Amino acid sequence: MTSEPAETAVTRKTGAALVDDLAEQIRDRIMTGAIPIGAQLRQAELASNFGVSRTPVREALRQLQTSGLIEVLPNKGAVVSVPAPWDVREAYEVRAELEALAAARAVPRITRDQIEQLRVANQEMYDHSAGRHPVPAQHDHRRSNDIFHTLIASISGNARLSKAISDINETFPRNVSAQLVVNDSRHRDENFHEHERILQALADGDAQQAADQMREHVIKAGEQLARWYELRSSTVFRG
Amino acid sequence: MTSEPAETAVTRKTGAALVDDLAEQIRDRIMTGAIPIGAQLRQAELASNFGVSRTPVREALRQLQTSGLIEVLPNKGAVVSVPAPWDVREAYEVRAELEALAAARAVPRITRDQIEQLRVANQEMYDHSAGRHPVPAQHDHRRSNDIFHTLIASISGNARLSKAISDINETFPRNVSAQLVVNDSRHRDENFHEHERILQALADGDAQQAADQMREHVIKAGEQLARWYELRSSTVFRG
DNA sequence: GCCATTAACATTGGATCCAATGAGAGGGGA
DNA sequence: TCCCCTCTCATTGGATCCAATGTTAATGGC
Repeated sequence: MTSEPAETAVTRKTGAALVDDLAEQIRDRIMTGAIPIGAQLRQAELASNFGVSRTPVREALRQLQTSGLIEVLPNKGAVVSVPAPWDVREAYEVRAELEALAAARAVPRITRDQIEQLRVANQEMYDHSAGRHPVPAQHDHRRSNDIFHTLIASISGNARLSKAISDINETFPRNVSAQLVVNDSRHRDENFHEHERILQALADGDAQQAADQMREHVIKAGEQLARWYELRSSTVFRG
Repeated sequence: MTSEPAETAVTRKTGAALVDDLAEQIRDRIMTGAIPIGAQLRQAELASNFGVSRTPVREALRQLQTSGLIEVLPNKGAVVSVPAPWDVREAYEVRAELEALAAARAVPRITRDQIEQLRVANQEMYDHSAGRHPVPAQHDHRRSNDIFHTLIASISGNARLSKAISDINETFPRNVSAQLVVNDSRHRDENFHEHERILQALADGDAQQAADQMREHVIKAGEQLARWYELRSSTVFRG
């Protein structure tokens, strides 16, 4: 199975489009945990998986390295970065400020329909995480959560802001955050209500409140994630 | 001169280090205006200039493309991006928020020595821009200005924050901003006093004031830059 | 039996190759 | 004279090549 010419159907793109596509797909596999933290990424293997040569794969890996998701050691190959707790806290502090700005800017621009969309996304997220099957629940939760946050960012009307936020997000595997919320009912409820409070502020047209609630929410999420990595590093290499 | 094997002495680096080095040098040439906005970047030419093959050059170009400094058209080559005024405004709004956060965070951490360093940098910047020779003045001004801003960012103690700020800055050629301040005495004085106000707030230990002054300063700089590009695009292709 | 040295192997990374695409010049027809 | 077609040339971009480096396992000495 592994030596099939093309495991994944890559539409015949070329140049930047191909490289971006490869980077995206590799990123996804890391984000969802299909490729776990600390795992090695061999160029030849990825190349044959995607049915291309090593050249575009290398360029894709460089891109992921620049974003910080993987580390490339000279002549040794690439591994998925193991996030340091302090780095997670720093990154989430930046993200918190950016998303707070996005929320504040979204207030005068948001429509009733969009508020409804956000409400639906939040409810779906809650339902998914209260569901039974852990793995698809994680997946769906992550998707709903992404919709909630990226929608607010896009409503802000500042494309640079959206990009800056996603640049930071793309730095850490996300399945972990979802896992936390799905598995822990207290986290689940807190998360739901934090989103509700943000939504309320948006509906009320209170920019200051929206920004503050968003900032607090993101900082909290970052703290949870950092704690998880702390725990992980103390229980080293235990299944 | 152009066909010399290696115009620039590239220390024999390899892998990511080499690619980053190339990206850095190409970026610098664009930033300083040595390679002007809209100019074509031919891989073969760059490769022979740096004494390497096209392979690492292509990876470097991809990196610059990801950051938005250049645009790569399929099978057509790379050109230095021509910033759109609205994009400049958006980017500087994000940068303003990030630098405001940095200034606020720097307040409880800054030392007397560092305040003195900032004062010196600001004074040097003013002296340089009040000097005679426009081109070196631009260069020196840019350097002093960079020191002022990056020092505050680094004092914030958040490496991610510093990176996020420089990521945005690396998106636009900077010689333009320097040119504006150097050539226009009103801009020059305003710029100097804005820096002074930020410094005062830092010295006073007033985080809120530091953040507000920094935000305002950056927004203003962005507005000036955006205006310049607006003017430029209306007087198309005129020497 | 344990450690060091070395030799084979796996993998990376720059250089080169060639097909594909696009731009521009030159020629032919209206 | 102007337009369009085609041929050629320049340039990009994926594939392949080979040298360099790191890793691992086996062998030999102690």
